[in-house]
Amino acid sequence: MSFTYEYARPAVTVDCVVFGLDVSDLKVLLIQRKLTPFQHSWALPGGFVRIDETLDEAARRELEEEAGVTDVYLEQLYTFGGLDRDPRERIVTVAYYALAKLSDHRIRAATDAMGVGWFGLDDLPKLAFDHADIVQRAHERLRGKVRYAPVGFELLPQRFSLTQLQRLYEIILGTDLDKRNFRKKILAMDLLVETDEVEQGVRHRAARLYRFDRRKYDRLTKQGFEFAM
Amino acid sequence: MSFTYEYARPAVTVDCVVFGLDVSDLKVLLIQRKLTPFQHSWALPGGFVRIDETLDEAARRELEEEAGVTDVYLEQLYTFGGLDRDPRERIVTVAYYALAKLSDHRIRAATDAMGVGWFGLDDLPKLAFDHADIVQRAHERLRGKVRYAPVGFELLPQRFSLTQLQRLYEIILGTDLDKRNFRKKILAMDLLVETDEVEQGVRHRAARLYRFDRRKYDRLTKQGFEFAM
DNA sequence: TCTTCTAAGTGTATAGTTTACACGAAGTGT
DNA sequence: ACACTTCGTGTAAACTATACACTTAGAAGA
Repeated sequence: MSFTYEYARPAVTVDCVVFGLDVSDLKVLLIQRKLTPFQHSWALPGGFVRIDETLDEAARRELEEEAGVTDVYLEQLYTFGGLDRDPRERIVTVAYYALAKLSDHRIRAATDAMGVGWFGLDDLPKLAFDHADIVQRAHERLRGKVRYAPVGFELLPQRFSLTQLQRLYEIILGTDLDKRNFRKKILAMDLLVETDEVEQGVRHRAARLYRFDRRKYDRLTKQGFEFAM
Repeated sequence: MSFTYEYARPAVTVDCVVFGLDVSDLKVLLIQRKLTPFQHSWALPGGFVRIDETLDEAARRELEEEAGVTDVYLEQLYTFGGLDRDPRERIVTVAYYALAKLSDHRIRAATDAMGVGWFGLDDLPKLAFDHADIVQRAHERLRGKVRYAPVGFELLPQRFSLTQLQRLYEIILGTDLDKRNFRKKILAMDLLVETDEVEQGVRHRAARLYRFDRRKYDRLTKQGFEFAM
């Protein structure tokens, strides 16, 4: 099948910045390119948008095909349309960011990728295209978003301790938080429910585990509640 | 000039939601389409992105060509990629929103538009394509943005009274604000400078005019200040 | 120039929120 | 039983947000 256009048109791709939370670091998932241009360079997972799929569908498809990533929180970030993004031709890319539970994923290289890996945000290799700009913008967005929407939970396991949650905010916001004040604030929102489980495999007193109650959050939101950290 | 691609690709357009502030209302600038599809319908100004222009450039060009709008605050909003947005072919549109000083513009119909007009947000005609969705999203974004960034000033003349500014926030946020508290808060930020001018042509005591000091804002921002209303 | 009208401009007290701060107890490992 | 580590908890002080009403400037018209 081939199509002819009267005027040259930009092509459309999607690229995804997948974040994962390590013990002490935010990580980004990168793939090593099998093909030119930027062969062997590290890059964001992504690719051309097909004529019969939406942008979100394209993003999820590429994530699965290139890195074996499924079931993540996914949100559109920004569309990059610089003239020289790609040396071959004019490409407009719709960038997404995703939040993954690091533990969940048996990530794997696939299809167009030679390898897949998690890299600390402050320890990224040189990236293909303008992908470093995209990562930076995704990081800024995450920092902003985490403060007024309960998206942080997407980076933690289903059940987590308050200390884990506090670490998450400290890592993303880059600040230290007071333990007592943090707990007071997050518990006062009444979005967490205490489970009857505790942390496993630690060599000290185990912390109680909580889970985020999304239904409660949706209900409160309808009543005008606004999440804020 | 014509180009052949092996696979069908989505085309890329830009569409702009231009906001303007009336005495008592937020208005949106619409154009009446001269061409099919949706001939004679009202729609957002916009059009195809050329191969040799960035997305921002395309948005500004279309604004000028179709509605005579120049020199506005312009920010990318979201990219819409639904499969059936356009009955002719698959089109991905990068939506922008713009803030215009309503008084400045001698808007005019041009090129691909039959007419141009400002419409109250609660009084929009039926719009072409998915443009109603785009307007809604732009409105939500503006409501959010105005609270943590000093963008509201883009809708007011260079010099404005505190009452005008308060009205702006009341209109965009949809709430009533207390006059004394509003003044205290905005003046405490130290972003406004008193001019030696007063309102003209009112039939009562004229209010002092202020202007927004962007340099001061930039300076304070670098020092960690965060705007919030 | 007096009167009327409209919006401008201004302060305080109270409630609520955010911050700073430290230690005893639980549980693990030796 | 002892050492070690993290858990879990309250209060006082500083700050911020809210509620609230009257006097005065200036324009317009009698």
